[in-house]
Amino acid sequence: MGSCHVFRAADVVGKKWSIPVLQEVALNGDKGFNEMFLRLGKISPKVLSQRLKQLEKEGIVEKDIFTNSMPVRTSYKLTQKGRALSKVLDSLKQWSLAYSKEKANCGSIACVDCPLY
Amino acid sequence: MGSCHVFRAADVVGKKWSIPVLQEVALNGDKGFNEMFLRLGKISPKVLSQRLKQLEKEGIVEKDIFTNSMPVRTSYKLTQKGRALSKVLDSLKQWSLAYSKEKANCGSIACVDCPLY
DNA sequence: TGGTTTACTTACTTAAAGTTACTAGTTTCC
DNA sequence: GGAAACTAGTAACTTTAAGTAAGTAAACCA
Repeated sequence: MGSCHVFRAADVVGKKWSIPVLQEVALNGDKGFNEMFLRLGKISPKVLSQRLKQLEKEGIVEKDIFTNSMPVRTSYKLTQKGRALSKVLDSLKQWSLAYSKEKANCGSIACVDCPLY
Repeated sequence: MGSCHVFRAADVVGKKWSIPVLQEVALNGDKGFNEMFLRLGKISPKVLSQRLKQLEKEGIVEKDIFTNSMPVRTSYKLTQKGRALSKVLDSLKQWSLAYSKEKANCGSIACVDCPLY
C-alpha cells in the first residue's frame, strides 16, 4: 500500500513534544535553549534536549554555537527538510482549526496569542 | 502565534500507533479488530483497543457492531473528520518520500506492498 | 460438550516522559 | 577576589505509557 513512509514519519512526529519543539524552533530557535524551554511552558529541559538531538539527527533541525559571544549561545533553526515538514504541520493545523470545537491550552506562552484566547 | 491548534492535533496524532491505526482503519477497518491487529504486525491488542477508543472519542473513527452476524463482527471506518486527517497524512507521506533516504519496515503486513520493498 | 471465531481485557514488565536538583563555563556586580 | 547570575544543558528518581502474555465472554458449529 505504500503507507510505510507514513509510519516512518510517525517515528519522527509521533513522539510527545516533537511537534511543539519543531514549531518553537521555527519561531524562536534563534533565541536559544532556555528561551525555548520557558516558552514551551510544560516541557522539561531533559525532553527538550532529547527532542532537539533527535530532530538534529534526522536532519530537521540545525544547531549553531556562538563561542564568540559570552556566555556561549546556541541557536537552532530548521533545515530545508524541517521547513518542508513545517508546511505539513500547517495543514495539520488547518485540519485542527476546521474540526476541533473544543478550546485547548497547550501550555506554551505563545498560546496567549492563539486565535482561541 | 496560533500554533496551539498544532499542539492540540499533536495530542491526537502524536501518540505511538495513532497514525498506523488510522491508516489501517482507512484501508481495512471493515475487516474487523482481529484482522487489523494481525495486519499491523507489531502492535498489541491492548494498544490497538486504546487507540481505536481514543480515535472514536475524538470523532475520527466510527465503530459499527453487526449483531445479526454471528459471531458478532465489528467494523471501523473513518468519519469525515478522519478522512480529512487522512489527507494531511498523505502530505506527511509525501514529505517522508521526498526527504528520507533510508529504507524502513514498519512491521505491518501491508509493508510488503511498499514501493521500497 | 468441546473447539473455534471474534473482540477484546487483565496482570505484569519494560521503556518513555515528568520532576527536581545539580553541573560547568563565563561574566558582572560589590 | 568572591558571590550571584546567565547560558546550556545532565543526572537521579518517580510516574505514566507501551509492550508481553495469558485469559475472558458470547455465540456458533460438529
